[in-house]
Amino acid sequence: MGRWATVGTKDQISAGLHAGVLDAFGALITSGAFPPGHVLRIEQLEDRFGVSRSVIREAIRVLESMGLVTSRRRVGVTIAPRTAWNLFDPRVIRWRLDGDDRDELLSSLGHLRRGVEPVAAGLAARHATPEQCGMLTGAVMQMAVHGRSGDLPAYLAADIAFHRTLLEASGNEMLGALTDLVAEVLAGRTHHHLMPAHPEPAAIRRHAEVAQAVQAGDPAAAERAMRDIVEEANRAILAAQSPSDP
Amino acid sequence: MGRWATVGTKDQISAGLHAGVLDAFGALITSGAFPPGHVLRIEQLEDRFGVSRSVIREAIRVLESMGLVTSRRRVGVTIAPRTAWNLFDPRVIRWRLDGDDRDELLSSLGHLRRGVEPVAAGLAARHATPEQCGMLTGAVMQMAVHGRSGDLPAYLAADIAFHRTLLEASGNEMLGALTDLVAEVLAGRTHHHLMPAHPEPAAIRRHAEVAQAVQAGDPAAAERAMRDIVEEANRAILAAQSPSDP
DNA sequence: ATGCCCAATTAATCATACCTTTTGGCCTCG
DNA sequence: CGAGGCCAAAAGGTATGATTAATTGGGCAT
Repeated sequence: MGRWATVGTKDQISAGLHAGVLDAFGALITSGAFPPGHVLRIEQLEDRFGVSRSVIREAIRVLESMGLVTSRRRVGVTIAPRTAWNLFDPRVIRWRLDGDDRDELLSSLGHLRRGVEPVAAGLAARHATPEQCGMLTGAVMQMAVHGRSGDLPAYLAADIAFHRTLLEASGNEMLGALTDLVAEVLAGRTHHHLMPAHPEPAAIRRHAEVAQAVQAGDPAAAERAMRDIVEEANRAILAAQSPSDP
Repeated sequence: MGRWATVGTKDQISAGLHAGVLDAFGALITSGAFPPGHVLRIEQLEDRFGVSRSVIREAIRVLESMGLVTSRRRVGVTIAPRTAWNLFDPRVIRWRLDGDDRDELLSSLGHLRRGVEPVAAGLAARHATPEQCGMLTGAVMQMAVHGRSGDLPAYLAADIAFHRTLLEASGNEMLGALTDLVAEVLAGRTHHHLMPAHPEPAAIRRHAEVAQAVQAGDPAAAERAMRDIVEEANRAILAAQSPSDP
């Protein structure tokens, strides 16, 4: 042995050795296994991961572009402080969601969502295509059906479809790029059993209001209804995390 | 010369050949020089950039992690569709800001900012340290001074310092990671001469309101005042963009 | 004639040998 | 005795040779 990780899952191998090293090493760093400023030599990493320089170097280069490490001549690979990390990089988010600070990250993402989604709803009311309006109302209907039957996974899927469609319908590419984050927040909430067995009818009604306002082309109403949704959701999460905190 | 770019500025070379190739090639792709689905062979890129495979490969690997390209055996390097791009990656943003769709991107970022900053202001009212409150009021004073004297660069610096401090004071790392984006929007507005020679006193007063609300620990007031600031700013940008566009 | 399978070709991937740069210590000169 | 410059070692950067995997085209069988 002597290796930190047998770079091992099959799809990782088929995707290339460097991808395996990148994933393993990135997860290690984001988990805080090395203190900021810690220095590693490439030779060390070769031995530990059992691959050659090129592979290590390619992984290091990607990690460097994520701000996780810096590489300097005559020094080695230095672990960067968290403030330098590229927190919006999908891989960084994935590693952190799989790691220890999952709860803290979901909380941060929740606040971000609180700001972004109402704006997206307002923009969607101005830019949504008829097709997208149809998808929104369809998602609401799915939510109503599976909410009544208590099928939480199906409810979650419909919920994600609703928010994804809405962000895309905003016509703003930056907002659209946040769909995966929002989906992670929604999935995380279900995964943490913060959902009642039968979702509140009020929440579904609010989603219907958003869909209706978007279809009617009423930005102010859409924004207001979406703000209600996301603030209620965050209130529920905060209440579950620290019951004594207002 | 048969090269697309003499990988050339001195600081790029001192930062490593791969960094030069990455920057040149990334800028090419984001500028739309290649249609999505276009395939390039590594050998081609070697010849064109005048460097060897390792260098190209490391650049390609980073571009792949940004979602700009995909690399498959026996096929080559395929230009990815825009929907796969990592729009929040700082380098992608930089390339696009330096390129043709600068205006469109600034508009998207403006909407994002409209959602994010009020939330950050509300959180800052709950989490800001006394030191951060001092920096906020200091920045407002600088804005007032340089606004009256008509020193736009100094006014911009103070404005950026204000928003940077506020986002950091939110205590939310994801919001804090957006400081560079906000700074780019503010700088872009000045660069496009969308600022009057003497900034409106009303804008400065609103910033003072935010600082005061944060210091007083009043989230609702801070959020409201910040919303006024950013909606007014976006209104100005939209008004300037729509009437005349060369 | 069409469909499936095998082999040959081709291009990315991995490994290794060489080069460049940096830094710290030591020697010399003032 | 101190300061400055030079030299050498160490470690990352670059280039090239070996390897593997995937695609395509042709041939054979149905």
